[in-house]
Amino acid sequence: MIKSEPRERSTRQRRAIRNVFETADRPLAPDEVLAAVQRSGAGGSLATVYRSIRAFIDEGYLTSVELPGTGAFYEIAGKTHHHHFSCLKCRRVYELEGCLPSETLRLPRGFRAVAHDLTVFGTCASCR
Amino acid sequence: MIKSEPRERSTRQRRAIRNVFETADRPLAPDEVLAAVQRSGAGGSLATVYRSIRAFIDEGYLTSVELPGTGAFYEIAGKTHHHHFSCLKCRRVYELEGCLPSETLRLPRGFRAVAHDLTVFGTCASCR
DNA sequence: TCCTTAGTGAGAATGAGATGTCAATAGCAA
DNA sequence: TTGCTATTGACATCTCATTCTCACTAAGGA
Repeated sequence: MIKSEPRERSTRQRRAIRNVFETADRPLAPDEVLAAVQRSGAGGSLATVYRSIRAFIDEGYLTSVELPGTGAFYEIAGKTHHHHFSCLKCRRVYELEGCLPSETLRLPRGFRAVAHDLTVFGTCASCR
Repeated sequence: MIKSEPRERSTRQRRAIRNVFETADRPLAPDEVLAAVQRSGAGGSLATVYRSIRAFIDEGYLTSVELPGTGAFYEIAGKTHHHHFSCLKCRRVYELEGCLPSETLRLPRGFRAVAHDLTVFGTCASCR
């Protein structure tokens, strides 16, 4: 007999975490999520943030964003293809519109590309 | 009185490690370096690899290559600007020639770029 | 309202990468 | 060749992000 998935509950913390991602216009690190949730008065702990993020990824609501040299960031899934800007001062990550022209890079013979990641590093507007 | 830097010694292991980077045409992870050094019969341990890499970076011979989702890779410093290809099967990293045209990505107002990283993911020629 | 159980919080545990410790080894200047 | 000391090797330890533990809380169906 197959056990059905337990139904997910709508708790204050998960609602708050969802809201944090909805209102943020950029990928967030787990500690940024925690700070935002706590600022909103919904309590929260790091374990809850990680658990919720994992649950949200499983259900397809979030995706993880891997960047060079840091831990993972998370953003709402299903956005159009885009790249990221990583501020060297405040460590925040922003979304960049658009993508490179597809044939910019030529690959060596026999190599096949299935994806690419472009990260621009610099200082963001609020860190000037 | 200023103590002068101790002069560096030319040991079998460091010569071997240097040689590994000279003959590799791609960035190497520490464990790849260790494997290559041991294959060459020069002995070696992971601690030595890390210490040597750090010394080489300090003297400007190597630079670290940060890639999304993995630990650091290292390559000989001072090469012309280039990007990387990360094989999803064998986990090896290769160099790609060339760079994107500088005006490909437009940044939001107030953002300033100082560097960028492009990583292409896929399968390499020897993993087809 | 009651009851089952998913979710929470605090802190401990984990794991992988990287670095430190220390006795033994081996460059290299004298 | 000798003596000084940088380097090595084996292994312990640290770091940091992430996950687990467990007692407690609170959704939400009955």
